[in-house]
Amino acid sequence: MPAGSTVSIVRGDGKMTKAKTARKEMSRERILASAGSLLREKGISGSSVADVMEGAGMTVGGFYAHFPSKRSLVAEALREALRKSRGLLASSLAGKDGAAWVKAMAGGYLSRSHRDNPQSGCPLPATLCEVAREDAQVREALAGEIGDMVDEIASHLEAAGSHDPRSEALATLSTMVGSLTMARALAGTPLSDAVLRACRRHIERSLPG
Amino acid sequence: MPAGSTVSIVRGDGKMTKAKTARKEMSRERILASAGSLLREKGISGSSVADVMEGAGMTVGGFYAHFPSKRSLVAEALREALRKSRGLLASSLAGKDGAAWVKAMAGGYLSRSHRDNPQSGCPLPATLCEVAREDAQVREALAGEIGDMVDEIASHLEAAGSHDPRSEALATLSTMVGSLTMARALAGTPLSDAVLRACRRHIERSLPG
DNA sequence: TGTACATCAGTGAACGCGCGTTCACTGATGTAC
DNA sequence: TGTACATCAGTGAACGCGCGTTCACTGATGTAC
Repeated sequence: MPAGSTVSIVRGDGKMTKAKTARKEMSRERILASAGSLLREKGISGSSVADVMEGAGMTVGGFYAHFPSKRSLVAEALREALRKSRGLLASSLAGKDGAAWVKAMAGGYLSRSHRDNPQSGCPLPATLCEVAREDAQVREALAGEIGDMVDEIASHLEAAGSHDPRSEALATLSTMVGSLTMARALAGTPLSDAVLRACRRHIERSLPG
Repeated sequence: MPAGSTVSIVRGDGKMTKAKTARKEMSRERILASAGSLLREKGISGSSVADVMEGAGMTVGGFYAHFPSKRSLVAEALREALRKSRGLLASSLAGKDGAAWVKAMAGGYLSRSHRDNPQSGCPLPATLCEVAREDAQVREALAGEIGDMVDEIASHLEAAGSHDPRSEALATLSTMVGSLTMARALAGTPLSDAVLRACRRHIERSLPG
């Protein structure tokens, strides 16, 4: 093909240089991080696109250069938040295994500091009941991550000697999510601490042996 | 007290006749019932005052003759919905006691039909994560009702021989609420049925004896 | 019993506001030659 | 190397819309006499 014009046409399709791409990618990451915090703190309907962008140090208009809609941001931000929060969990439990791993995990998850700092914790308690009413894009993003989380808990329950590790992992996750959600809704009343303590104890007692 | 004048003065303060009061009270009940269904189906932010009023067969403007704000409607509707849903539960479990009561309750709560019909079920899974961000009026309305629910479960766990009935009651409720919330968020995936089944089993296994 | 008047639950249009999204524009960063 | 031009991430104002709330009004239901 002939040189000059063709090259510029091809570039007109390929578009950006590496440097520009990298800078845009960084903005995208800042938007996702801002959305991750805001979603965990205020939920889906409580997090406006304008607030997310402000949290990322930008203004509203720029948003649609990165995401086609709020919906798709929510799907991606939740997926990333879940993945990162699972990574944090894993590193804080490094060295532990089996029953000790499960016990330490429940202890961290069902703690006052997790209850009182939703913006940096697990995204499930803050968003799950809204997710039930979202479309497939958002729901599927969560389903995959939840599956992975269940697998991880199940592997440790199996190491601990559970007869039905996958089923018990689902119950453990349900108990933790339900407990933290209730503890937050009841914050300020004596029941809030009580529900955290009760579920910590319950999970420990349910461990094999 | 003297008849005529005094009565009318008293009435001028009391304002309405019994018939009018009764009719207004019926409208109020219809608004509360409509709000109860809508809140359980679409959550707090998903339920507009106009939709609630339409569900009650009226138009928006009339709302403020019954409630000073959406907030106070939400508080009262949630309280009533919780009370009624607990009443329904009690009547469906009539005759049962102790472990059988708990087992039957978990079976009904963690059923597909409860998952698929939020509008007539327990208000907690649909609203709890939003309630955490509401003001004291709404949160206190729920705290009281949750306390009563825990007491009821605890009394049956005690009859079943539990060593720590109140703590186990809190864990049971957390597990049920968490499970149903997850099952709804995961509706359409195989994990949805799995989480209900897993928690039913878990609660049965956790019963004393 | 009949008539003039009072009450007030409910109507429906309007209010200001924040939302998700669009768009003309800017200016920093790059390419072509 | 220097200059003219192209790209496009990000700006900021505007869009239509639905929200919670207000308000002038209506008409059914009651009371006074």
